[in-house]
Amino acid sequence: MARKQVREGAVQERDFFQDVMDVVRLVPKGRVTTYGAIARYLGAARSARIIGYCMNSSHAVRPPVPAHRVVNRNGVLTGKHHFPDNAPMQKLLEAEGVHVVKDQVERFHELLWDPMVELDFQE
DNA sequence: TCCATGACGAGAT
DNA sequence: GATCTCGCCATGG
Repeated sequence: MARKQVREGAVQERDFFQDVMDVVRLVPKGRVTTYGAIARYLGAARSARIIGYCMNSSHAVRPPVPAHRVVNRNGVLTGKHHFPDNAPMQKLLEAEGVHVVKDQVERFHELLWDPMVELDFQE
């Protein structure tokens, strides 16, 4: 993140990328969250795309980011294609007890971990 | 510096 | 209710 073009209404501190990584790491094992939920939590409600785009670079981030716990609003593993063959997104999820059928998380609504709710957003 | 792109979401048709 | 279109804005070329 060479440039920090922080704008009003968006991120107010740190890099957007860092914030995204931070929130994703907070997702408990066995739970999943959505790009939109993260976006809203960061104050960029309509910037869900950026969350996904940032995830593109998450592979080189340390500590590792549990990107497999992030799916789209339908509970679909849209980013599975970005995972290495030795650690498929679905495999990682099922290893945590999350059942995936046809690239879709079962019981999605129950497993959904919304930072706005779980972290008791109060700002 | 400007342009195109993208692991999305919500409203419109 | 299924599909299409547009908006959003950080990254990379």
